[in-house]
Amino acid sequence: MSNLKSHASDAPSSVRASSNKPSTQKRILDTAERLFAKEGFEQTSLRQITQEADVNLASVNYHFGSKKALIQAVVARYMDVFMPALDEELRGLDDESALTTLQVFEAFKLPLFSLNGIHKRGTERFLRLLGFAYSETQGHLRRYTQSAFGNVLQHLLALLHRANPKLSDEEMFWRLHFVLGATVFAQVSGQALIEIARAEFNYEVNIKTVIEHLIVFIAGGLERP
Amino acid sequence: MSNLKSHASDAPSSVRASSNKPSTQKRILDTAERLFAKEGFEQTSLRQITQEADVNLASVNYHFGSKKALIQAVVARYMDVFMPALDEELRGLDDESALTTLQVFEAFKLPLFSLNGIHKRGTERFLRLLGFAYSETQGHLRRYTQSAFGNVLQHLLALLHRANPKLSDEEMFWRLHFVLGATVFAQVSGQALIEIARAEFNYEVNIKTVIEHLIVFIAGGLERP
DNA sequence: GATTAAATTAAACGCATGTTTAAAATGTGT
DNA sequence: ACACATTTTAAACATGCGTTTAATTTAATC
Repeated sequence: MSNLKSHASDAPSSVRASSNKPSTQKRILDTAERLFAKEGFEQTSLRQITQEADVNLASVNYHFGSKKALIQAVVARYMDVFMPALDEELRGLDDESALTTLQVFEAFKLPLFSLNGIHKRGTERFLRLLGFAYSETQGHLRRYTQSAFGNVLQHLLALLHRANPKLSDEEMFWRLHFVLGATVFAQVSGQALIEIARAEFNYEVNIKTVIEHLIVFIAGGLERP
Repeated sequence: MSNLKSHASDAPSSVRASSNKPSTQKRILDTAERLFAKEGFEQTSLRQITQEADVNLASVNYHFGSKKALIQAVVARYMDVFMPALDEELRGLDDESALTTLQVFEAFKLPLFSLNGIHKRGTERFLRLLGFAYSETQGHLRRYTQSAFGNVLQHLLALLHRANPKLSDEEMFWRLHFVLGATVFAQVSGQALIEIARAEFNYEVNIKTVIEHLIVFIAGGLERP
């Protein structure tokens, strides 16, 4: 599924053979991910990425083709883990006799936390990438998600309808988008919020705490009669 | 409160004397507002604004000093109407004996709709401007709002606490930010959503409908025990 | 070890941005 | 009508961006 320029044979990927230094591709991908999650896609320049990754400016276009393609590659690395995991969790809910909204949203927790396998703070990074993907107008990302994982999202919608049979299609439509808004915003402004919270309430806050609060909130909003 | 360059005497503002054409300042302000609300602050260039306003490129810097100052002037025009109106509505709730969350959020409705006095679609524009102000990193705008209208926002927080005495400070903190997120997102993605909704449900959607749905949703999320 | 393919590099390209400059035009007060 | 302040204008400036080019270095293949 990788969109990388293949250049005939693509044997020596992933890790440089003799050196203990990761390959140029991986260095770009890792640095881009870190900076994208920190500042957003548009705010991060290729010069910034290549400088911090200690690779040549032109290598991004050589290996990925364009900045857009690099963005997609960064996001795809998480999507390819998250979406199948979510899919499995949602399937587990199909047999549930008395399905609740909270159950549906809690099905997100394991897939989200599994992203910490990709990176130490993978959950946080993924959600922030997602946030920027929606708040900046990265139409190509939305289209990619829709076409690659549209079936999973439809499954989600069906389960929410089952948990809230009294809600009209129209109401569900709006509320689901509000849910998305609260989620995205929480992540994009997340770091600032965490710092404020830390100062104000004098206790440690982490991404897990935020997600717990968020799930309760969005379930409450969505279930409102 | 205007940050405009005064240049000694500032007599001939607002409207050009002999011509029936609005002054350069007003033309810039109106066009900038329209484009900012449509595309966001960063996505809108001064060249785009001045071209559509039919004024010279340099006049923005002459009259406003910088793009940042122009952004602030555009937002301030709405804030200066909205915040006092909200303040008054909130004061009206001080004497309420059994205050509910829904009441607090419904206090936003009149101030919001009053913005249609500034422009035909003032409510929509204001909310979208607000959305971009938060989703783009316009730190100076956040600081301006906080310093100019911080007292009103604190009043709001106090009322919400009164309506939800069982909610801890910490929970209120998070939920209020989720509320903000849902609101902002609804507006920034608003036009796209309205069009989707129109196509999907085959009926007319306007900003008022969105706000009605939103208020119910956020009240539900915030009240969740 | 020669030959080919892949990867890296420094430099430039083309374009767009916000801002500044200095001259010209317009308006104002006496 | 003059002198002065204000506004408008066209042009250039400085900077940053993504991308492309062409030469060089490195790696793989026979």
